[in-house]
Amino acid sequence: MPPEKKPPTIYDVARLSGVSISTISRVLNAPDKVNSITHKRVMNAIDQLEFIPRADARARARQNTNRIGVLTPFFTAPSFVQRFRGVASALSKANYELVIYPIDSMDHLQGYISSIPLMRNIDGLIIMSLSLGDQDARRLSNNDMETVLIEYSHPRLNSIVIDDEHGGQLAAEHLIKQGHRTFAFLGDIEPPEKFSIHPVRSRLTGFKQVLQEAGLSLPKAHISSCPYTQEESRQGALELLSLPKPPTAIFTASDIQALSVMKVARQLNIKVPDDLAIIGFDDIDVAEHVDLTTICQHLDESGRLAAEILLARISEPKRPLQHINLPLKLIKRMTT
Amino acid sequence: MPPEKKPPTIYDVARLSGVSISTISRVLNAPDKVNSITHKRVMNAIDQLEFIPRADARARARQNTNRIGVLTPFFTAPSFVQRFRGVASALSKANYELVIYPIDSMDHLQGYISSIPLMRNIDGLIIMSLSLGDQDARRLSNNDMETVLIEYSHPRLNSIVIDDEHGGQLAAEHLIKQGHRTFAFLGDIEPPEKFSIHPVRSRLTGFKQVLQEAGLSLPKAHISSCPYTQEESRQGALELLSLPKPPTAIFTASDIQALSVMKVARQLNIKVPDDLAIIGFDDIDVAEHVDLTTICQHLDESGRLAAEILLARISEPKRPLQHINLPLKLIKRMTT
DNA sequence: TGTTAAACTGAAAGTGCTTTCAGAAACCGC
DNA sequence: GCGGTTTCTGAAAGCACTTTCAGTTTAACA
Repeated sequence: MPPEKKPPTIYDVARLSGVSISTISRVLNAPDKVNSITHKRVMNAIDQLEFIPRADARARARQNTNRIGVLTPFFTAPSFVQRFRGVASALSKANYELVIYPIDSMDHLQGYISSIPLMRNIDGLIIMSLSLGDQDARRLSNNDMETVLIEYSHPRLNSIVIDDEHGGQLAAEHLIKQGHRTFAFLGDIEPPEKFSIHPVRSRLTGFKQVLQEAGLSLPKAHISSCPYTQEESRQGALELLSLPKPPTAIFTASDIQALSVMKVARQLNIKVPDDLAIIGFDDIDVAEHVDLTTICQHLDESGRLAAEILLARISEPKRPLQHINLPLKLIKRMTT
Repeated sequence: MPPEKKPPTIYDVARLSGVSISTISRVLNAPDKVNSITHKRVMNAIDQLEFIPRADARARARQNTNRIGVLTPFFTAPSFVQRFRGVASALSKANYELVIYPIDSMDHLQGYISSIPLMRNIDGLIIMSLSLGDQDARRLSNNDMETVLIEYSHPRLNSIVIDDEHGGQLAAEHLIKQGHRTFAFLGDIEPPEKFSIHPVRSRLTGFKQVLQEAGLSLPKAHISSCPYTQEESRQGALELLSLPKPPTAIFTASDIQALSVMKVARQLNIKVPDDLAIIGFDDIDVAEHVDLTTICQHLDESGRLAAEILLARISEPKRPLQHINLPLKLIKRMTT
């Protein structure tokens, strides 16, 4: 039978070291305010008892949690994961914990938005790729819940965005320069859920615009709007590539969907990039693995930045809001 | 200027509805124990004030947090992400929050293991792919920190493992059946970090064993031990494929590394599967995208199971420990 | 050696809930 | 209309720290 004794409290330490509990607390939180010999005595007692303050008691007393939350849809999709990597790396340096709230419905989101700022379960919030009503934004900022939005913006909250239209332009310019004349677009133009944002449309807009300016066209039949899922993306790709006069270049709204196009091309024995150029969007890790040309949106960086801004505002709430526009960059690999 | 008033407490609700705070608490936590008319009055007050109990106060009083933690290395690697997906799906059903502790060093791990059970910051812990000393396991169980290990096991804690050797056997059997006679293995045989586990060796063992039993050999030069990184995996693949008499089949210890092999094959203009068969391990999402034959280890399922076992034990601590061995399955696609 | 400032410490209030316990009120069958 | 249940409610005791405030000790200096 294991000892099964209660873990020690600050009172036990106080008793053992012969000082008051306030002093124990000070040793832990403001060591320079306590006499070095007292300090040593207390530390000995702490070590001896293996005392560690209980997180909840601490949180209650200091009114903070050392924890930040991330609200996100599709949190296991590669592009989101890479943002998490950035977030985590910034947080671990600062000794903050990371809690994830996966969102899979509008209600879900509403519930979190209305309860999180009042529960005060976390010190700050990062909201990824979700649109936020004015009401909700106000609620967050009125309740002093520090927030950073990614891929969406609101004047009352910090935000990090990219210029999706410009991304589409970059893709078009590149393909034109490569000599292509017939193009197609594949992406999830209808937003997957009402609560999610829809940057895809903007990417298409930029793409079309540059084509038009070059006197080239993108016929309706060459725009395939299909959901993010593998099955449907492949279906869309198949349709495009089975057209009587198929496009020689396809721009997809995400790298993952580009993978589907590549797969279909392989099955149809279409040579990439000789017979078909493919360009994706995101630059997720696997893009390099499969040598996919893509528009890089610095996913890691966006997560890291979001966390850093958040931490800065938490420790210094007067600091002005930040609205950052992250640059995009075309990365040429082997599919164009 | 926003109102900037303090969020309401249970006392405000009590005052407004003319009952004591105990009753408010009961309305929230044991509604059936309170008169339906009182209940209604209280609910009105709650709605009117938009009252939401503070999570930390609640946590302190009830001694639980409704939060579980996951300790994991490489948390953005696809195989880990997929386990998270399983974990998250089980947790969200039960209204538990998910906090992630990325581990990137031995000290890191030690720090968490010794503080987590005493801080009582979470109600339960999932530890992925990390080896745990006897000391640490005892510490967790003695302090009543419910824990589930994944990819590692210890008699005092719940665990979910797979039979890595069997995975290697499956791969070998399949390749032999396909008519191959010269094989290679590529994987991170030297564990990447001391704190991490090393299932790769077992996969190789099983692989070799079946080859031997079939009278086939796996020469030293055909075993490439290279770290998980893209660069080094490619290097390893390049060496294998540049041998005077290169293998016609490669088994890699992970899907990600299989991708690297595929990339090198593409660059060398080696036809897959005609000139070279490739088989991976894990069955991550992209495996299907790139049509990779692989050993499926049901990653989502392992995460889901871990979370379910954890929740079950938390709500019913007497329940016996579980040690689960998840079956493996070969999934044939286009690379063999 | 006395005065004053600086350094240190303990008592106590605060943090916002849950839960036990005991008493009051309502109900029930006879 | 009376004892005995049952149902409901409020008072009060946790939960385990942090932080303020005031008092005491020590140090510094003339």
